Amino acid sequence: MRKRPRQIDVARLAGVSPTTVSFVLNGRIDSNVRISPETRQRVLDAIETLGYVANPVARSLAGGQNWLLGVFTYEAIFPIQNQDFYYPFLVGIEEEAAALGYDLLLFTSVIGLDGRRSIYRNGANRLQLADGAILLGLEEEKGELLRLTEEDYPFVFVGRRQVEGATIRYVGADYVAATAGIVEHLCAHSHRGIAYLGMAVDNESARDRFLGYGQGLRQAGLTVNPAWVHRTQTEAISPAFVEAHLAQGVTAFVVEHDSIIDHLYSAAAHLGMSIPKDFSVALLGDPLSGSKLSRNVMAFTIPRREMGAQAVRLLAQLLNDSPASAEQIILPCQFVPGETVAPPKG
Amino acid sequence: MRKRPRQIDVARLAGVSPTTVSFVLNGRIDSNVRISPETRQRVLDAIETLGYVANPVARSLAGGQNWLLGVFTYEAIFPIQNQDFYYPFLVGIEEEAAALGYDLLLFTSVIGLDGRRSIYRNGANRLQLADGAILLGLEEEKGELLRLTEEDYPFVFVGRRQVEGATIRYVGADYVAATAGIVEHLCAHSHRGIAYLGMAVDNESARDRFLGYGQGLRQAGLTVNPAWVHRTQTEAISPAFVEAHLAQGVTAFVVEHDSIIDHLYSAAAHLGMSIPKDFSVALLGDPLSGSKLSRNVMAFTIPRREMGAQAVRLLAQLLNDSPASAEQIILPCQFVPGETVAPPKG
DNA sequence: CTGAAAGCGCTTACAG
DNA sequence: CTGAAAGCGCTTACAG
Repeated sequence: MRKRPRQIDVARLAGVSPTTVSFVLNGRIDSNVRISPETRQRVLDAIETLGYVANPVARSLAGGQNWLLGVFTYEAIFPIQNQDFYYPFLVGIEEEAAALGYDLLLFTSVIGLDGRRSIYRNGANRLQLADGAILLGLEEEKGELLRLTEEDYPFVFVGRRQVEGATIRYVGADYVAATAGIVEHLCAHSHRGIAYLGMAVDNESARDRFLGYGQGLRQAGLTVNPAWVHRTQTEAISPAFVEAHLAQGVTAFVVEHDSIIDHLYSAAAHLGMSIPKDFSVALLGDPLSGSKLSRNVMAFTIPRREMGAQAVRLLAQLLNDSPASAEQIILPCQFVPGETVAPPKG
Repeated sequence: MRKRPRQIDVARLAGVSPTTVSFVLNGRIDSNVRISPETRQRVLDAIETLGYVANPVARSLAGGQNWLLGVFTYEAIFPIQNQDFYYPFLVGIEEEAAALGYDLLLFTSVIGLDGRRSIYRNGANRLQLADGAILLGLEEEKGELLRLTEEDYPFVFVGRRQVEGATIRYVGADYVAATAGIVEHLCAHSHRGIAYLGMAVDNESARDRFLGYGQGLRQAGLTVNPAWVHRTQTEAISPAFVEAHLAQGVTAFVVEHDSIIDHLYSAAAHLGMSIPKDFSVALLGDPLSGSKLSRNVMAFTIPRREMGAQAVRLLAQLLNDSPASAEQIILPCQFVPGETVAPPKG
């Protein structure tokens, strides 16, 4: 079994120094490096003859960069449920990484005893394996992001993340404008009573949506009615709940998650009502296939693929300290009219 | 901005040599290496204090393991189309890698000018960054597999692959038995004229299916009728094609790909026939969601997730030269009865 | 235009 | 039980 050839073997065969081989390989044409065409050809011939392939490990060690981009998720990166959530991000990440010549390092080993993932809990920050990392996941730990920042580890979050005491680089979606757009749309259809149904979470995207809700209302000369704003378990969305709101003048519901849509539909069925005849609904996000019912709901699409791609681009710029690129990027969402909104009955 | 600590920093802080740090890190308990518990603890404390993480690149170069498993695909690993194909493999790969403490290195950078991926074409065999690799993809290059084998690079293919002059380690699915099972099932329903419709490809899985077809027929005392075996473009499956075969006594079609099922259905519609009343069909594989029509077809499921997991396990054993594990693993498929098979009309 | 030499950050015989 | 030193295969100032 012949051992694979080294750079030195190529150099010897071509009658040059390893330095020259390296220069040819890396196409260096600096001001002070110039390889004669003949030498160059001799080196290339030797490479061809020996079937030489540079060892990327040695290359990385000597060169400082290893051209590895980490991908860290706070949940399984290939979830069995809810597979549509991560996938488009990964498509974008892969595309852009490929375009820029990076490989992707998925941190699958960092699972704690509780099944959750953590960057630091396992002693060492494995992220250091990569030149930098893309982070994604709904339930990140702010403390870890802070520590990463303090260590000056280059990373970009996919999704807006705010951490006190640190400036987090991210590529997010404009939930504020998208939500405001939905509300304005409802208002344009003469809705005045628009209730907000959120999940029992408090994170950036929920806050952005609620912000957009307020903006949209104000735009139409309305104000937020606290009695119509709920942040609750989806089970709370009962027929009685819906009925009570309709009685108070609510004519439309905007909701954070498609599971709530399901509940609204079954409540309507219970009440002998139909959507959008008796009331309208809109989803503040993507109708993912996770929903039991695939209805054509008014919603907006989150540019997941583009977010992934931009995150990689941002990280790459950071690593090659390219000229001042943005620290934060917010991409627009696209409005989906759907068929769940109609003018109110009255 | 503090640079990340090196092994030497840990050594200094703990008051030991780099050698000792390395030994502690790699848990070496050879006959002639023994670290006192106190020293060990001092080293661990220093690591903790500094937040030290060994540089995997240096580790590899020096000859150690870096706990990175490569994943190389001959097509985009996160395809936009046909997303169901790779995904289950990846789920299994991630699960098992996580369980064994490996991280995953996705080779996204190795795209050639033609958009195809190639291990060697790009000047450096990046696979070497990882301790070993899982390979998957429909259109592999035999030459590359041969070369990897010659270089003694540890890898496992997901799917049976045969290369002349080399023994390829793989985890495959038992297409032979699964196909034979389908044919036997048809025979048990009194079918005697069973046509085989394949795609215009020649690869291991197509060959295995055809082998199983022959076995199934023989089991029932039948033989392969060459006039009923086709390896062709799906477009060739026209109404006339179907009609001609039925006239010759064909009562059932077994097909390699779900696109052919679609053609059979539209042919039936053209002829005013229905499936399975007028003829039966069965798919030799998974009905993936790629098909336009999601019919409940007789088929078998390929244990993709399990294949991914087993491939990782096999590779890990290889890397830790565990006691003689199998070189090749063939996993059984599961029969799916469906509703596209009924006894023939006559 | 090209080469000798140091260095990247580890591991591992080999001494002691 | 632990350390000094060589070596893994490259890149890159620095000379010339």
